[in-house]
Amino acid sequence: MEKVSLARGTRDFGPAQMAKRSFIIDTIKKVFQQYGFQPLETPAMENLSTLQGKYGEEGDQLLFKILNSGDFLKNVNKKNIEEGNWKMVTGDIAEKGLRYDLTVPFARYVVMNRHEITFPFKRYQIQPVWRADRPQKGRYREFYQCDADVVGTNSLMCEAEIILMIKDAFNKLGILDYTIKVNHRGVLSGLAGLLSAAEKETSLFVAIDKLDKIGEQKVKEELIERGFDAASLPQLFEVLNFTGSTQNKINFLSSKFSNSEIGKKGLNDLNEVLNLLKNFGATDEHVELDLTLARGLSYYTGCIFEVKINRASVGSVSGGGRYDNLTAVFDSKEKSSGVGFSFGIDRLYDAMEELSLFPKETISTSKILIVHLDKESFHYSLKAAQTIRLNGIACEVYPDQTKIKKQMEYADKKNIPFVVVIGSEEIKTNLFTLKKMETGEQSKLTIEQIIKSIK
RNA sequence: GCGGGCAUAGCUCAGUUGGUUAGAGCAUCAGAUUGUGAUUCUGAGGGUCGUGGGUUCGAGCCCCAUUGCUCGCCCCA
Repeated sequence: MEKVSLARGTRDFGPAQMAKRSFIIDTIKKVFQQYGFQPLETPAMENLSTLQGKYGEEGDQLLFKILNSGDFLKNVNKKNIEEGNWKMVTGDIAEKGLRYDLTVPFARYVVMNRHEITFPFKRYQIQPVWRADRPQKGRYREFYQCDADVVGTNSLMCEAEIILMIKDAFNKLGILDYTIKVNHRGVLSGLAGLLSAAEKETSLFVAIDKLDKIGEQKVKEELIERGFDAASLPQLFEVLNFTGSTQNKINFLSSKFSNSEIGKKGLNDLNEVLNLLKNFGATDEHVELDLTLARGLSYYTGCIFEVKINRASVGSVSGGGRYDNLTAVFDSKEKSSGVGFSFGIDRLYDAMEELSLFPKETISTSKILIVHLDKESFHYSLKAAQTIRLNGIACEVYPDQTKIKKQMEYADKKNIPFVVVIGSEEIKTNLFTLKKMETGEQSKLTIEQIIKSIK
């Protein structure tokens, strides 16, 4: 036999896994629809020009590129090949790539269809994305994202609704122990202001993001290494180490940000989101202001979200935020504000599996298998099957004429709960043997009675 | 891009300082049971020990290389 295998970082989803994945996807989809989001699908592949330059240099490296069809060498600059300048060659031999996330294709769609779209536009999108990353635990090269975004409004109600949708979805999925971490780009800038490090914001954010992972001492070392003034660090950590409720944190920060307009704006936004949450009749349970939350794509300009399932080892299962100028990368005149977030369902799956949160009855099979004993009863069983199906009960007939044992085994392995036995005796009397597989009990019933008892 | 670990039956894994014919459990198939699954009993099939080289009288085991998988780092869902 030829050795067959999967491409690295990809997975098959068998029936048992699909049942669980569908449970997650259907649940999330229902929540999105409940809040007025409409579905969108975009192609798996986009022009490379659409994708490149949107995710930073690192992101460009992680793009899967699609080799041009036909003679892909005809446009290659030979000098680039001779000099081993592979990055330049890439552009000559590939003009398409697999999508890296769902947000950029969405922005492309909005720009292309702005005249048809009714704003504010709320769309959800559940599709696979691809990254040429090195796979490891909870990290795949092909994985699904479930995005919901609103474009064309600055209302902070959207931020509040994102929190509500996360709560709704997790509640329905049975995930109870989780934390929705929120932060604000303005607050981060305010922090940078404390260090007078406005021009080194990014390296500050990257460093403090690691705080819970590598600890205060290591972060300090990294900051000093990156050229921050050691004398100003105590001020920063006084703020980062402040503990208290989200409201307390906001109040404390206000006193620190008296000189930072952008910092104050961030705090006001967060305050407003919390207020709106109250107006929705919801609490800020599970919501936590995390000043070290800084990761994610650099295009966020307002609130930032990230969701962690506590006691699960998969990292964040959802993330998002507001971006003021996403569509501007495709058209500088187009500056619609957008806000959105995404569930990583592969990680949700892993976390739910780890915590045994899947309901037992997620696998769907036929309710009835019709077992037949000879040619005549096989033919008879086809009509019976249709009658049962037309009454809304999933039913199948074993396709081959074979030993009853074999047919029963099939029902057992497929977890089909009922078996109907049809033989010459049954056809004569019009009473069929209904066997409940779980208990093994049997009774003789008409087809109508069988339908009634199972429905 | 950098570092660690692993690779033996379809799956999960044993395999003694290197020593005859490489094992177990599960799964598969057949029979016990020709109108009854899961449970029980009996039997059978299934292996180029990832690949290539080296050391040795002798390699699943030691050495080198290579490929694949896996776990971390960077980054990310």
